[in-house]
Amino acid sequence: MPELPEVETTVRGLARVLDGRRIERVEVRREDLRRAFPKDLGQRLTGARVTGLGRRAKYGLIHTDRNDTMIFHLGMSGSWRINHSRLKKHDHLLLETDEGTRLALNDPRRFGSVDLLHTDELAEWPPFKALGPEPLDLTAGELRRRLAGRSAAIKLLLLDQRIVAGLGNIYVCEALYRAGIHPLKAGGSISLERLKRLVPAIHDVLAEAIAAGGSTLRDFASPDGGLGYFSKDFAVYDREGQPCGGGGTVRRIVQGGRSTFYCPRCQR
DNA sequence: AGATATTCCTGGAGGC
DNA sequence: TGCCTCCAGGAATATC
Repeated sequence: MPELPEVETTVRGLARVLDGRRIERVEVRREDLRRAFPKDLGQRLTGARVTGLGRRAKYGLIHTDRNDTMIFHLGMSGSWRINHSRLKKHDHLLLETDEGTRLALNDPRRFGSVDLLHTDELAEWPPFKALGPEPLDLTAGELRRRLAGRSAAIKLLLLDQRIVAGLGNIYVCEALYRAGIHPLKAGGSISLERLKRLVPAIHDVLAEAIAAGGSTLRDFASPDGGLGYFSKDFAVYDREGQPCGGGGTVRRIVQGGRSTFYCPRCQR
């Protein structure tokens, strides 16, 4: 499941072959994912030169010299492949550069999205306007301000992209475990002292995952493996019933319809 | 307003 | 082996 580190790794992998290149060919093989593709996507991208790539929260950004930015979201099953040997089911969008590099955007569950905006209007795009700060830029004071008065569970609030933008289920579970904070604790009731543990924990789990993803990029040679997917050892995520490493046993509960993994002994 | 539930979609896992 | 049900997830939308 692509979260911020996976998107960051994907963007870095794409940048190697896309940055500075001209897009020679665009093939839309399906008209929509979560929502319809822009009707003029192919026309606006074909012949454009990529001037840079970026990331905002879990969105990947591909900027072109036509004041356009293609924004992709990988949803929960999206991935890009570079120089695939053959097409796969659910390859929805294909790009080819002036160097002959072929890219395929694959997304079986179609929770992803592709949008095209004028680059100078990105900040006004409603999905971006609603986003909170990047977790790697977050400070404890800022987080405290955003949690103030909120009675909802910290786990749910950290998943809310308006509070912090880019955290998903896995890294929220991992960060709360590292900070020793119980996922059911009301967000507004957490002391600044403890937020000063939580914010670096968020930073660290993301930075470590990005580093792990980056290390898989180094030997990125298999054309049929999706960019941005790498194995990472988690302390609690998907480890129900197993030891947490701190002397406790990982438990699973459901919050807001999704699984939370935590250690009742280490997290209070 | 904040909190909660529902919706989208497919592949994989598990039960029988 | 096959058929069934259930579950995973992010974000938009609806409802209380």
